[in-house]
This record gives sequence, C-alpha cells and structure tokens, in this order.
Amino acid sequence: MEYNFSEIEPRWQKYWREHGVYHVENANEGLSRPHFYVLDMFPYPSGAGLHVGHPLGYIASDIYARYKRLQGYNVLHPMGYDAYGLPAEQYAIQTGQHPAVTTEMNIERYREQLDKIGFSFDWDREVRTCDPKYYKWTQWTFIQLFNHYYDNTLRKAMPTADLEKRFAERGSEGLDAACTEALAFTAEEWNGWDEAKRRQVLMNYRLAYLADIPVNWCAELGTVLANDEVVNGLSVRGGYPVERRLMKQWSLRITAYAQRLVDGLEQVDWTDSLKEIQRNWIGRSEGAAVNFRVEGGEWTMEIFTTRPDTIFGVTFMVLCPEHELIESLTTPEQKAEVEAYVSWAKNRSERERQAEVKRVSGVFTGSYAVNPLTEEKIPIWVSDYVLAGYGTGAIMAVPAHDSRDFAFAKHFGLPIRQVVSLEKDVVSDPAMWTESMDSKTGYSVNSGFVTGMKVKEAMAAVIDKIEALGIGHRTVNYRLRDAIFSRQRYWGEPFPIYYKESKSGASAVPYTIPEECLPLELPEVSDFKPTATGEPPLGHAQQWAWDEANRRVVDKDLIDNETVYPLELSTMPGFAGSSGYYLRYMDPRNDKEYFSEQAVDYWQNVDLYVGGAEHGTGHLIYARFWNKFLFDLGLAKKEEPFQKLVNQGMIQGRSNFVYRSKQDNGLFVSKGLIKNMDDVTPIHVDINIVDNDVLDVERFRQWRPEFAEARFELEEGKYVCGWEVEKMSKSMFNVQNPDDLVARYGADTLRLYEMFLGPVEQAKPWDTKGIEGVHRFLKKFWRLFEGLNDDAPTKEELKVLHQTIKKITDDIERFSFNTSVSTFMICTNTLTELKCGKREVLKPIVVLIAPFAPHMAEELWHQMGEEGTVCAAHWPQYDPQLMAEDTVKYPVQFNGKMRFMMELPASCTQEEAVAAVKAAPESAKWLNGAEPKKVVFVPKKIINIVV
RNA sequence: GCUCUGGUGGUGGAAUGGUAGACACGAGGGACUUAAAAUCCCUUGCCCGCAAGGGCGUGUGGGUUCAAGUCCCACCCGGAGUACCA
Repeated sequence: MEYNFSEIEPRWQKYWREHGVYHVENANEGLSRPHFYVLDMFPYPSGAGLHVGHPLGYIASDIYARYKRLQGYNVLHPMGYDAYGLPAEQYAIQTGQHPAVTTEMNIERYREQLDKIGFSFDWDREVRTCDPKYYKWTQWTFIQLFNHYYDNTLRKAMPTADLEKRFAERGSEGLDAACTEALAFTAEEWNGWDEAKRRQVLMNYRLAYLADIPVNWCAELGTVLANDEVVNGLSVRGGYPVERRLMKQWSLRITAYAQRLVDGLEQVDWTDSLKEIQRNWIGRSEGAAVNFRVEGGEWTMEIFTTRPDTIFGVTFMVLCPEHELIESLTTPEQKAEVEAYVSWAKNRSERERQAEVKRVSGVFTGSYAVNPLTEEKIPIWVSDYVLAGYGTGAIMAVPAHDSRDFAFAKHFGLPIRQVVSLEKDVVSDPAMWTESMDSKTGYSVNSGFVTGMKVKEAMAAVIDKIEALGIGHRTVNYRLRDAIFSRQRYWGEPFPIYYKESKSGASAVPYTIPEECLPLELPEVSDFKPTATGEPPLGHAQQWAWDEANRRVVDKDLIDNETVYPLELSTMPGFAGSSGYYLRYMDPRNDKEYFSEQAVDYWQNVDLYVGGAEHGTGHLIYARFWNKFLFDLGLAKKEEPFQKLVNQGMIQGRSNFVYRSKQDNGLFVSKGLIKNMDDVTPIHVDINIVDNDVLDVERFRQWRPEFAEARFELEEGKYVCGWEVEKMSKSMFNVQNPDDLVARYGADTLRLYEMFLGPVEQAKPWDTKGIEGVHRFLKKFWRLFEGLNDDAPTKEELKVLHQTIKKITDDIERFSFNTSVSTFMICTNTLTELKCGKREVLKPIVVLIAPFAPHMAEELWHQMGEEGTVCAAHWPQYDPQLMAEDTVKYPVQFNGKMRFMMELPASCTQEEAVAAVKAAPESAKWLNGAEPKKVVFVPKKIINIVV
C-alpha cells in the first residue's frame, strides 16, 4: 500500500483531538508521578501567518515532549498567544478594524497552521494575553508590585504596609531599601504628613512606581519604549527615531533584583553565550564611590570609579550636562558658556549623540575640586560623554588610563599623568602617547603610598584609605535600568490605577483598584490614535472613570461626583503579559487565583524552554524578575522560572536573483555568463518559480507584467539564478510557507526535514532542496512494513535495532535531532537490505520514530494491531550486549609509545588481549622474541606493553 | 572597542582525543519503461597513476600527545550581543 500521508495525517489529527489524547492533568496519579514541563515561547499572531522558521523550535520541543511522555512522564506541553502588541494596533489605525477582530483572525489562522503539523499541545490550557480572564492576573501582579518594596537587608520584596509601620515608628532611620532617591526623615515628620505626601514618599520605594524619568520617546509611534526596544537610537519596531525625554511614567524597579538576576544564572542550564548576554545587560561593576570636596564651597561631588587605584592620576573632573551641581558650581565668568553648552547637549537627539560618539565636546565650569588624597586642585568640566543615568553622573578623569578621558584631555589640552606602568618603576612621558593605557595590569607609579603595588592591591589599598577617611566606600554599580512599564497605546492591558487629586495641590495621587474588582477590562474607544490633546488612545474611552464608592467603572462625565476618579490612560507593554504566562499554564482556568498552590507545587518550574535568543535582554530578563518577585511572595516555588533553555537558531531565507542587463532592460543574463557585476542589476525573484537555482523562464514571464517580454541569455540551455542568505520576508520573495510543504509532502516529512536541516540551535538558511530525500526515507520506512511477519529476528537484525535504540535515546537527550534523523535513515537502509519485516524488530522502531513522525507511527502502530495510540507505548530499552561492536580497534604501545592499531573482539579479556598482541606480526619487531615485562590493557583505550 | 560564537567537500552537515567527510542534497553514469513518474544500482574531498598504489587534506602559524577537526597559545576571517557604562 502507498504511503498516503494526505489521508493518514488529518485522520490521526482528528482522532487525537476527539479523544483528548494530549490532555494533561495535574498530578492525575498523585504527586509521585514524574512530571516534566516543556514550553515554547508563545507566538505573537501576526497577520502574515507562520513561515517555516516559526515551527522549528516547536517541532524540537514537541519531539522532546513526546519522548518524555513515552518514557512515562506526565508532560505539560501547552501553547498560547502573546496577543497584545503594536502591529495589530498599527493595522487598526490604518484600517479602523478593531485589533481584537484582527487578532482573533490571526489566531485562527495560526491554529490552523499549527494543527496541520501535528503538535501534541494540550489546547485545553491555551492562554491569550489579551483575554480578560488572563490579564486579570497580569493586573493583579502589578498591584502586588505596587504594594511591595525591596528590602536590601532581607534581600527580598516586602509589603509597603510594613514600611508605613516602620516610618511611623522610626522614620527612614536604618532602612536599606531599593529606592529612586535616598530620603531621610523622622517618625515625627512622617506622622505629620497627610496621606498624599505619605503616598508620594512611598512611591519612592514601590516596585511598580510612577516617576519623572528620562524615557525613550518615540514620536512616530506616540509612545515610550523600554531600553531593549531601542537599538541605535531607533525603535526596534518600525525603525523610527527615539529621543530622550523626561516624562512621568510607570516603571518596574527591576534594578532591585540586579544582583539576584546575576546570581541566578549560576543555577540554570542555559548556554554560556545567553548567560553572557544577560550578564552584560545587567552590567555589574565593582568599584568605589568617592566624595570630592569642591574648593571654596560647601559642596561635595560624589563620583563612581572602577579604578580607585588611579586616583593619583586625576587631572580633571567631569559632570554630565544634567547634573544638579552645575548651576551652583559655575562661576560668573563661565556662566554664559556653560549654559549654552548644557542647552545644546540637552537638545541633541539620542540618535545624534550616538552617531557622534567620537566627537569631543565640553566646557569648563570655572570651579575646582580637591583631590582628597593629594589636596591638589583639579578643574571641574561638563561634558556629555558622562551619562546621567549611570553611577552618579560625575567622574574623576584619569586621562592616562581611560581612553575617553584621554581623548578629552588631548582635545582641551589638559594634563595627563601616568600612575600605572606595566613594569615596576618604568615610566614614560604621557605627552608622547597616542592612546591611554586602560589595562588593569601592572604596577602603580607616582602614586603616593600605593606606588609599587600591583594594580589589584592598589585598588584595595586606596578604597581602604578612602573608607578610613570617611569620604567614600566600596560599591557596586549596575548598567541595568528600571523597566519603563507604561505605553501610550490602546492595545494592551489597562493599569488597575485611578487618580485622586491631592489636597495640597501637587500632582494627582495614584490608587489601585481593589483586587476583587479585577479584571479592569479594556474599554471600547472611538479612535485608536492619541487624542487631540496628546493623551493616549484610552482618552477616547467614554466609560473610563472609577467610582470608588460603588467599586465599578463608570462614564467619565461623572468625574465631578464625590467618589468618581479618572483612570490611568496608559496601557502595559508587551512584556507584561509574557512575563508570567508559564505559571498560568499550570492552572489556566482558575478564576480565584493566578494558579493554585497545588498546581505550582506539582509542576514547580519549566524544565525545558525553547525559543529564540533575541529575547535575551527582554522577555527572559523580565520573566526572571517577575518570577523572583512571585517567589518572594511565596507563590512561585522555584526562584528561576526556566531550568534549561535551548535557543533555536533563526531560519533565514535563501533569496534568488535574476540579473538584468544595464544596457538592455529586457535582457536577463544567466549567472555564469556575467563578466562584470557592474553591468547588471540583481532583482529578487520569487523562489517558487526557481528550482535548484534554475529559473522557470515561462513562469517568470507570467510572474510580473513588466517581465512578459523578457529575453534571456542562457548557459547550457538554462537560466541560472544567483542566491543570497537574507531574512525571510515577503519583500524578498523568499518566504516558504509550511502549509504548501505539508500539502506536498506531509507533516511528518516537514517535521523530519526541519530537524534534518542542522542543529536546532544553529541559524541556517532555509533550502527546500533536501526535503525530497527525507520524504523518500519515510516512504522507504513505510515499505518495511509491507512484508510484516512474526519470524524470529536474526542476531544481526537485533543488533541494528538495539544500536538504533541507544543512538536515538542519546541523540534526543542531547537535543541532537539532526543526527537522529540520520540514524533512522541508516537503520532503515540496513533493514531494507536485510529484507527485515519482523514485528519484533519493527515495533520498537515505530515507538522510536513516533516523536519525529507521529502520524506515520500512529498509523503503523494501528496496522500492527496494537491497542490505543502509540503515545501510550513505552520507550524501548536497549540491550547493551546486542548493540556492542564485535571488534574494536585498540592502539598498541610498546614502552609507552604507540606503535600500531589492532582489532580485537570487543568483549576480550586482559589475557586474550595480551596473547593476541604477542601473536601479532607487528609485535615481533618490538619484542624480539622476548617476553613482555608488563602489560596494561584498558578496554577501548590502549594496550601498553613494556619490554 | 569589549564579550560571546563559529570556520570541515559543489551544498546542508557527521565525527566520547583514536580509520575525517557518516547521513542527505546536488552532479555524473547506468537499469527498468514506447515515454514519463516512481523505484533501484554505481561514481563523487583534492593531486599523481592504466592499475595496484601513493601523496595532500578540517581558516593560518606554532605547541601538547603514541595519536589533534577536537586540547593549549598567537593570528586571520565570518556571525551575534553590547556600546561614551567611568
């Protein structure tokens, strides 16, 4: 019988769906049943549908999930949609279609495409971030973040209620908490403040807080963006310019968790490169904070340095243009110049600033600081190469040992003094240097009491001294910024926040909606664009005010009523909904809690997470933070959410080109005939009308009206196209749609081929060429079952079987699915050669192939007369004796030197090995008839004979 | 610049320090067929040779080892992340 995949696959997909084969219960056989949680990064359902790159990771995780299931694990393998996001809203603005409608359509299309590939997801657990039943818990978590602060002493999040009690008793005394700015006040002061003032103070500590902060404002998108959404001063989405602006925004105090985010990386099984990406993003650096006295004033300026050992080489100080001391430090003579510089620096766009990094600019304030260790007078400058957001926004400049300080000193003719030398006591004249000496190796020179010390020792000695003098201390700085959490958009989670006017006339005071009133549902709006007054789109919503007394959303017109207040108009960013979805899958239909304790106790955390590395500095940081916070609350059971993480490589497109002659617009020259690439224009051509880089010229003429009259210069009767690896995208005509391949070859072929393409982790271009080979293999495999019989298998056949079991098991364990497919091919070729159709051999192989080609396995399982589905079968065990090689090559040494390789039975003993070596003709030369003195035989390693 | 990756035939890629190039694609040749599809068989790293056989080969140069694609050092070239982060 033919291998009729187009009949088999839909039939089994229907069976699985109707019988709920992949439905998972939490602990259905008690807590003792081993459990395993395999998760994919859920997709954003875009209008373009899936291309072949998307399912790559899903196929890999599906194989692993099915494998674990066959091994007897209770496997949680869910899927859902990250459904809030900008593209749906942009589309809504352009077409007026409600994002909910387009999102629903896109989800349906995604589901259809996913179903065709035969995944074993438990769709009963599907979540969508835009579903009120889901975002209720996103909002709920936000309220918890709002109501907690981070205690640095306890190293965990604590309720702000505790803070209030503490402030009433002791004021800010002795508090070590993560905050926006250090505050100092007494209990009396606290108790004397009204509620608005107290709430303003508490805001300084909340983990979700509202503050004026410099944000990435994207005028084109009309919203602020998080740091990871901006690259090179342009928005990741759309590529619009982004500027730095001070705005009142909600933020998450993720910096409070910086150290724990670094430490946690030790506990997880991720690739080194991804861990490194996160470490770099968090950017921990150790150093010292030092106070420099300003000459003749009551001011001191605090700086941060990672090189305290170079303090003897400081020749000037630099403040960032935003620094609050500038005004008081500027002397009257310098006032005009400084003001001009500061306003110029502030008006520079982020893009300009980044593009002109090399350009040196700055201005002298006229004031001097005093070096605390030398009492030397040093000029204070202002320059935008010092950033407001990092450290204290002020530095001590050591031009000899910092390249940026060096460039600055050279530009303004400031002195340069060497204080570190590679060799002891060897100094040169820095005036002759062309670059600074930044390395942290060598010895201190010209450096008072640390002269002669190694750099590392000098660092410690200087910090000790500074601490003894009480002018500074050891400290750690992080590059990580708090995550800006509000977006001026419509299509996102509303904040469960309303504002009361403060009696003292200060800005409105935010209050949270009571938890019992969640979800606060996204209202309908008349327009998805910002309002005329520049408010976010939610400003258009009529039903968008909070009646505190009646605890419900009401019309805005009622705001003049006693207890009706305006609601927050921003919405949450994309990462809000994706930060905790893996926990919700554990108990997705629970409307009382985020997830039940019983569910999280059972599943713990994600055992295997598969997704792209492009989320390294976004989702994967936020989710870890989110989880750590929930862990502090006692809700999550593991501090790290994703135990093992595999990054699937991007599948790039392989674009094809035709070359149009520049002299003759109607002439297309075959690749091999082009003499000079400057004579032709390469044009993208649809990969569907190119086969194996050979253009179908007829279809090309029909493809576009402008090519209807095309003429070709052929080589050997063919038009050969050029090719290049590029991003898969519609505009390059290189998109491969999985549906087409499923229709042509079947889902099992697609699954196998995507795995066969290469290691899952590796980026690779899509190339359909090889799919035929994989399809041929499946047909060949299918044919093995035509002569199915119950004869006893030969030893040779059993050996093939057991070697295959071992190899496949090993391959799956190390996530090497491309070699698994090869193993199946070799196994099938060998069994075909042996004409083996024996049930005893083939039945276990069907189980082995089930994770890869589930439909075919299911059908063959059924044809063999087995009960139930193949996914209820048991993973076969291999017999080590049967799979062993008959002979193994051993290296034979004489006197410790390797002399020749020798084949011996794999099972051979010490005595047999020695006898065989002595008998070998090569040995005669080394033994010369003598008896060996000592023989060492390490199976599979080496035979060492000492004569 | 810094950090992390990777570099193996025409192509995708295999190789716990132990016969490099498995498996597949592509290419060439052949069988079956009126023909096509499908299927099957042979050849396919490079060089010398009619052959038997020999030589060279994992980016480059060194090193460790009986033995290196694999480990160590330096360099060259790609890819990714990050970037005035003091």
